[in-house]
Amino acid sequence: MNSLLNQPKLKRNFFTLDVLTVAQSLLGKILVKKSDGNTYAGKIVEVEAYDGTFDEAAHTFIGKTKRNEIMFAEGGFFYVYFTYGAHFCCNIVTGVKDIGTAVLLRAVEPLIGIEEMAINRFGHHLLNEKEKFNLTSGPGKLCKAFDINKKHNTTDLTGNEIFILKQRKISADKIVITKRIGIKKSVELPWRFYIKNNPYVSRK
DNA sequence: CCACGGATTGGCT
DNA sequence: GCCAATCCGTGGA
Repeated sequence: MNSLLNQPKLKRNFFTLDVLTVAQSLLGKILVKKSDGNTYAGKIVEVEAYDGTFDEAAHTFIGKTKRNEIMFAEGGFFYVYFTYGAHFCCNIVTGVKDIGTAVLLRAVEPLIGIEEMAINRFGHHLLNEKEKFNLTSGPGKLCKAFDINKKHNTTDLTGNEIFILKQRKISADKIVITKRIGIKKSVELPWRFYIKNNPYVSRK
């Protein structure tokens, strides 16, 4: 069924490039999580870049703290945080060591483990096509669907639990660039990227 | 110790 | 379109 999954994992050198390059390169790649006998996989369709060196919206703009520490590691680690008293969001740390940059995963297109994602999100099996589009079309939603939580913070993405599969590069004319969503600082930076016309993007 | 606000979501008007 | 829910990280007293 899945030639998409028959691809090598991205290695360290993919993630250690600068955050804007990695953000756009991640579009179209496959996020995979294996745990407790379940396998989840989805195509990354929407991301945002955060760069604490001058971006006031980045969690690392205030410097290193216990919460954001992993963002200062070299690229290829998972940064998971909890927000609004209810939701987890997951990021992929980028760049060289001691630079606080990361890419927020905002939406994926579900590929593998869809029924389990529905259980995680809604507590029941998929009822209709509409629910499928609501499974992973947002940063909090995709973490719920993939059962990603605080214990996955600092996970090494070159390991075997959570990783990303290489895929063909998405051409520039298929990438839409906009301002980021849901932030109050540095709102003008055009650092949100999504795949044009993909129905799993959180919003236009 | 206490106060404040958030890289969101879903339900109600 | 508007807004409450809900709790943890952060910083100031």
